[in-house]
Amino acid sequence: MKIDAGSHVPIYRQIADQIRTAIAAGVYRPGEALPSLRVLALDVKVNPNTVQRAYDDLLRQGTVYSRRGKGLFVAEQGTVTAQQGTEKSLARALDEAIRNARAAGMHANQIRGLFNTSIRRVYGKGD
Amino acid sequence: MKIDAGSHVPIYRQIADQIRTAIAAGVYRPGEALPSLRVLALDVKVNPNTVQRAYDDLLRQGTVYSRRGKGLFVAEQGTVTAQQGTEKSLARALDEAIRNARAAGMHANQIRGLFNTSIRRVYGKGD
Amino acid sequence: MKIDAGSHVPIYRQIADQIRTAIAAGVYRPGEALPSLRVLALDVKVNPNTVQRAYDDLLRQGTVYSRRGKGLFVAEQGTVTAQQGTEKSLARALDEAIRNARAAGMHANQIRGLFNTSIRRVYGKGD
Amino acid sequence: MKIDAGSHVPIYRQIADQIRTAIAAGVYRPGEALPSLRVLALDVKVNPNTVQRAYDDLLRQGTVYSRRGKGLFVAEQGTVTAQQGTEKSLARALDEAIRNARAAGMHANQIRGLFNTSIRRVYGKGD
DNA sequence: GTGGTCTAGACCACA
DNA sequence: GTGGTCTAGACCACG
Repeated sequence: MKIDAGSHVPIYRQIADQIRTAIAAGVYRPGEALPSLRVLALDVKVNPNTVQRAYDDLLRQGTVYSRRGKGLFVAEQGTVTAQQGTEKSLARALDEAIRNARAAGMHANQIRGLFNTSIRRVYGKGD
Repeated sequence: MKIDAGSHVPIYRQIADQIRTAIAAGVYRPGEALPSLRVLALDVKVNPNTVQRAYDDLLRQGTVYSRRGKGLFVAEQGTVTAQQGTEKSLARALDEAIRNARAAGMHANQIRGLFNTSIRRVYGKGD
Repeated sequence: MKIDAGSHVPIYRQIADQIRTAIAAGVYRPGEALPSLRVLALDVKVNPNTVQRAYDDLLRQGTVYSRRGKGLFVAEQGTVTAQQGTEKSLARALDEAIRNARAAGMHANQIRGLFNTSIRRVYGKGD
Repeated sequence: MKIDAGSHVPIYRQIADQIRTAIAAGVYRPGEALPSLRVLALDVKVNPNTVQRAYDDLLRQGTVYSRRGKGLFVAEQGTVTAQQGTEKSLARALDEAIRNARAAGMHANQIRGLFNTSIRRVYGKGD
């Protein structure tokens, strides 16, 4: 679990995204328990409130459900909904950025160039 | 001029981006006056202060300049700086989307695939 | 009479300053009439209101006085008060700028360097 | 922190300049937190919005950065950019003062004389 | 009429 | 608690 404190993306969203990804990847299987609020908070060194908010996101989305006094568990359909969530959110962001650029008169190839620059900047030359 | 009040992007930034885009596209030419604060505020139905803030962005960037009591005018180099501004804004959006995706555990190639899908969706097969 | 429309100095102040300087230099002697509002407005191609405001400044300062229906005339002490006005205003501006720079920790020689750069920028190499 | 409400310099700029000066002088070191919006607003008895606007200047300049819910912090390069900002601000003030003087008909050498007087008045003979 | 500054007070996201 | 955005309404300088 890696938190980028410098990013403009809220920490709670970074946490929720990574948990969601882990569920999508099968790290947490349906019916399995998630790490407890306090444990996770200690792990990533943030305020428990922040973890709480991340878990709220997953609850609202139906990816996990809570058992009183027991903790949070991955829902039956959790793996599926998690997989959909991550990609859909990226696709939406890309669509919006590209639409804006097109409205500003940029050509597809200009956008492709900037995209390649960006992905290299984020991932480095390798990967 | 279309404002999405529900968007997470601040209204003043939406306005600045659209005006910048219009300048980049040559809708407003160097030396030409922009719509006055109050007129534009009435047009998009926001507070004049909000428009003012949008114009501030363009002023600081040197895309436009103000003449006392006369109005705001596109700078000599306005078309160029506006185009640069548009690129910078796209690069920022791409960086953020990619950083999010990476934090969520996606690989660069998955992102590349979604990007290609997005750009085809927006531009069509040609271009 | 030269007006710099691009300057941040209000036009009415530019006019007032130049009239004041002309009086200080003896171009207009005590008792002599100043150019009429409309004539001067046509001359420098500005709104008569703007010239009016410039003349207001000189009136308030006591450098000139008005004779109903006749026009504006240089006051008995006009030459003297005009001379004092110009230099005092510059000295005040310089003092403030230098005090600020000192508060920011700059050394006198750094300020001297920037001053020389500025004066060359405004006057050119010659003069 | 001293604000001159009567000055023609906007309050938000006075605040920004003084904070910038403090950073340049090392009063606030990189990584250190600035006084919060509301605290500073109470301190100098202005509206929090006005302080916000001052901080905006420093943010855009990259001298400080914000951490969500935590506060504003001096950037890694903050001391340097603050020093640069201070110089830029002095250069602007000198340019304007000299331009005014020139428009009022003064010669470069007259201005040089007044400048030397001013700098001696502020710094004394030594330095 | 124009842009520029300021206030008071609200609501939001975040920790 | 923090910063960020927005509104309503005021006053100013300028032309």
